Amino acid sequence: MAQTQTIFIIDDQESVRSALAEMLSVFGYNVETFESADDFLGKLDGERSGCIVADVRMPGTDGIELTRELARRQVGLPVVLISGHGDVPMAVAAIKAGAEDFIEKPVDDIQLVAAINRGLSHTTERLAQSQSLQSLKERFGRLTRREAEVFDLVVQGFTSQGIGAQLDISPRTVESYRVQIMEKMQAESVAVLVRFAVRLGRITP
Amino acid sequence: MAQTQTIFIIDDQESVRSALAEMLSVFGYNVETFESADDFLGKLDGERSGCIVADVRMPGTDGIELTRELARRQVGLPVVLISGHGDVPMAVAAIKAGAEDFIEKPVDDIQLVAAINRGLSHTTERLAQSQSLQSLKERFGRLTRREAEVFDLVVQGFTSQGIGAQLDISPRTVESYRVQIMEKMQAESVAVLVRFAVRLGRITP
DNA sequence: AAAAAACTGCGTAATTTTACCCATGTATCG
DNA sequence: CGATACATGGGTAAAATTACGCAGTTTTTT
Repeated sequence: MAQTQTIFIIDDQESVRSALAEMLSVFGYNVETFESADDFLGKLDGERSGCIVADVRMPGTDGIELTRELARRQVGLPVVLISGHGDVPMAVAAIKAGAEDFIEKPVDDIQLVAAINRGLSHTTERLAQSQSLQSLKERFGRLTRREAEVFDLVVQGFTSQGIGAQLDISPRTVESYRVQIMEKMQAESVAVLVRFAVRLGRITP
Repeated sequence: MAQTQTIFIIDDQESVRSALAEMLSVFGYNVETFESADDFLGKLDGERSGCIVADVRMPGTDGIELTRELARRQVGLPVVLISGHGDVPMAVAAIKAGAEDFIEKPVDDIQLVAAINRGLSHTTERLAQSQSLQSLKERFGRLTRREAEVFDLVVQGFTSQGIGAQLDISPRTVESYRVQIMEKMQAESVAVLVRFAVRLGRITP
């Protein structure tokens, strides 16, 4: 259960990467470094757990954009942003984007470690959630167009008859789809299916 | 339905209050001023809607503490914080506390108005949402103990038989409760009931 | 204390959903 | 062209839900 936590250091400057990696290693963290956000995103496998420490200003995707992208992808990893020339509007944007903290250089080791630990304490749950969400999305993706249509109507509470009327097909056919849907989604009841739909954002709770 | 929106200006300096009030009045807002956060909190009646514009540094409760206090009390009013000597850590604390924005002096009118409007648009949604949630809670509150038990099991996907077995009562009886539950909750299908349950926080989506 | 309301429980019948089977036509892809 | 996936439709029987009615026991209200 206790998966290894890794600190992902993302900075375009080699000197900063190695300094941070050295420092965090001393504190006992398992560290990996990346020279750009895009490099990191490309190697993201969704299986890893830990905390990201990234510079705000970088060529390509910057730290704040990275944070937004991770949120958009519903990756549960917390992000601690570091800035050399940070100003208030940038800090506001960073936190609004969902960053765990925004730290100015020169970095205070204690402050950084504290931020990382705050992030790590939230990460495990979020990761588990995002993994199961990933699995859900895959299962939903296996539904055919028609099945997805029926799915949406089922979780809205329509009966097979009503769905058949709306799609102008036989209720029997709808029931065939329902069976397929329940199987593919691995839902043993409509109630579970509705919760899946909520998690998938296909209906608002 | 469309309630009057008010901008609540909170600043210990009279000159700032009047200047902001004057400026926002020109932009067509309905404005009220308070000379301290505690003054404002004392006069909060919970019926008002709008947006708070507060200075960060004030005698007594400061702007960030005010923001936290409002969050704690679950007041839906958005807060735009203004700071004369703002720094990055303060901005981080402000946004983490839930402030809509953190603006440095000298205040850019356009920026302030933009932040206020963002806040107001959130207020409206939150208000509508909290109202319908309120209604849901009331309806749920009308369920008897037994009905609430059955409710929880139904939205978890158990069948009447399964529920009867768990509660050690006849499946027929369970169905009686189901009818009552559907009526009281005003849900026309199990799917809708499950969504209600999610909104009520009785099940995790 | 009497009346009203609410909680709890069950039965029957009609409707709906599930669980198994199955077949046909179309489109797509190697 | 054959294999495969998709959309469509069906039958039957079991299981589940819904609708409607009824009754004893608590609790609340008047």
